[in-house]
Amino acid sequence: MFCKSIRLFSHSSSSGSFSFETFRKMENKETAGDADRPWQSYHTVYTNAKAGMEGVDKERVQRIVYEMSKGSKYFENEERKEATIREKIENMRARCAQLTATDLSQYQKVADKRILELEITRDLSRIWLHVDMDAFYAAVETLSNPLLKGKPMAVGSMSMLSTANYEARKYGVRAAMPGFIARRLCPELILVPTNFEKYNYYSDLTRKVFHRYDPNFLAASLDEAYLDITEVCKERGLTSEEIAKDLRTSIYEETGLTCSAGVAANRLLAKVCSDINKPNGQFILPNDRRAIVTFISSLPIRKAKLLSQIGGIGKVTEHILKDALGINTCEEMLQKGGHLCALFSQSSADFFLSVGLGLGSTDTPQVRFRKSISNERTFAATTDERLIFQKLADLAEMLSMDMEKEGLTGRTLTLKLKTASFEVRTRAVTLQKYICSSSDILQHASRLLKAELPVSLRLIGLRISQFNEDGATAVFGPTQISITRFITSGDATRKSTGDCCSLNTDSNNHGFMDDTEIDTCINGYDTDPETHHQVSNQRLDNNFSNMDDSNCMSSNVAEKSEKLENLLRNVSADQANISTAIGSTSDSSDALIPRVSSTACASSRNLEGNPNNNVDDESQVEVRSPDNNGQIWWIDNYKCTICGAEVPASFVDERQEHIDFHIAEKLQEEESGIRSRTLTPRQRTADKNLLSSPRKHKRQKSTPKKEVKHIPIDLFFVKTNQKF
DNA sequence: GGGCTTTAAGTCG
DNA sequence: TTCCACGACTTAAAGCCC
Repeated sequence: MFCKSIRLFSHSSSSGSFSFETFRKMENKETAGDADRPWQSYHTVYTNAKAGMEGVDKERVQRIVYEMSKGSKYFENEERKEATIREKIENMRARCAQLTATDLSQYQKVADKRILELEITRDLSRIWLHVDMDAFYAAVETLSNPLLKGKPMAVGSMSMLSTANYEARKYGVRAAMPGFIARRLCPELILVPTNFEKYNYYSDLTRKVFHRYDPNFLAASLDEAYLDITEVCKERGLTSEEIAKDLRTSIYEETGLTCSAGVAANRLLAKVCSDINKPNGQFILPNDRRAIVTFISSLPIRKAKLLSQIGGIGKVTEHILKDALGINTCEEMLQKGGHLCALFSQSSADFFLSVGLGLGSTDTPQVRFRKSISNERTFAATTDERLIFQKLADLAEMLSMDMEKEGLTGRTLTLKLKTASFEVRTRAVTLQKYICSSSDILQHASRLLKAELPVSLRLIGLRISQFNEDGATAVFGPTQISITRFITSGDATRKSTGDCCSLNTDSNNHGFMDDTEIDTCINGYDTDPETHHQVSNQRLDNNFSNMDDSNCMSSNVAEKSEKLENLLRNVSADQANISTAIGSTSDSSDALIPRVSSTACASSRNLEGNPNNNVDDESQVEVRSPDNNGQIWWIDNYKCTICGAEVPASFVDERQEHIDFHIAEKLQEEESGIRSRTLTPRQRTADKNLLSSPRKHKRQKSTPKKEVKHIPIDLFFVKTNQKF
């Protein structure tokens, strides 16, 4: 593979060509050295180490995996993918070599500034615990069949393993490995088929325990959860270490299963910590900045598997960081901040810097609505069109049934195909109407599939997205649906963070490359490292969990008003906090204000905006306030009298845009005489979608911009809901 | 140039 | 002897049209 030890990037301009050339030489040398052991350069997910695989003969595992894979279509595809990554790395190296000393010095300043700004957001007030059940599926199977105890076993099939117990891991067998390779590694391996009924049952038992420590815990999967144990530590007068021990004991007593725990100031660190003393162990990282920084910087990424532990950094990203930038430790993420800012988009660079600082989420996100629903099936590769269409019909039927169960309808249908050579293709169509019936799905999916024929396929998948926001839309209109979504979902959480900051995009683009200039972008990042980890956010006993849509419909205006008032009060409190924080940490606070936190983003607008926007005072009574032009009135200073849209006073620009919209609408009405005043912007869009032709509906220049900006109420809620 | 859609790709468990 | 999953999420780029 690539030489990993060379420092590619020096601040001297002459070093670029030297490094590049040296790299080539070293690479060739290493490649030549690999000739006898070609398996060394064949990396897959399952050749990496995992908990319980410390003593494994890695060379043997790699050789067997290589020998069993070599020559297969899968192997060829892996080689193609590997070549693409190499190309990306080469591009990045070349761009790196073009950076002058002046460039680098500039970018380093940008990075240093961002590091300071991110540092201000550090929150050490919460204690998070991450629980990870040890080899969960395998442990459950052993519980129900004690004969398996002490023997190497894995859950899954000959084609793929879901997990392996610790006895099997000693042989290099692990999750996501094909069963036939695992058998070769460990001939006595016992294979047990998956039984999700059992795993769900035991998962429920563990969740009952989690619930006692944090009723709002976040279930990341069947066998992982995040708990905010700040309150329970206080209530019981116990340390986090004692709580972790106590929880693990309870889990064991009530399920017979062991688990590992990590405790830290945020979820990202807690997750890293839970892996340190696996299995059946725990690791506590004190809520102390120095301890965190020492912990992060003393961990070599590779050795501690830290990179792969961090959500959002997978095989490709790890490869790029190491081989293109020579970043091997979290500490180096900070040291090479200038390079990161120069070569990655702002959101990606922010993410890497946050990881280097050991920052992560400390708030409890809301429940999220799913964004898509899909199914896919793998089968023996075939070109038989009759068979392929039969598979498609089966999938359409299954998908339709799944959608029916959840009461979903959607208008974007995506067909996924994997060819016999493992090439993955996706083809999508966005429809005018929302569909859920198998006949509708099949009809549109067939059309997409026909365009791909003839083809030899080994997998077909169907996905529906862009869901209808259910019947509540019709009853409440867009603003209320936002409240509904706020209560029942955290969908807006992520969006709001981005949107919040995007409000200040111009002023915040501290010299980062435009995203359009980036040809190698890291996917899945925003400024908050924790959001990269896909938490399913299954909050049990959430404060609002009993408020389904029907409840929301019956919930009265007073109740919502009260919520809003409370939240508005929080804004004022946050403003005060932020003013204090900024005042005490920085002299040039202007640049920092929008970056402090999501809350700060919201609040900073209050600080920067109209000083008369004292939302706390104005939210107490119903006030109809005229805007600058005196034509639009805001009930309680947040609700538009024309369409009912809720735009808090602090959202000055959004309000102005909203007003502009109504003015434009009025003008249009006068001109055309056909405008319906009762429709809100979003309703109007939906209305148009139904009526327009396939092409026309795409181009709704007049409304979308307003529509996008016009969801402030849920953004507002989320912003104010976050802790500073 | 901006908004929307499609497509590709990465990541997680 | 068997021959590398599935279902969710995300960001980004490119193409299209106004």
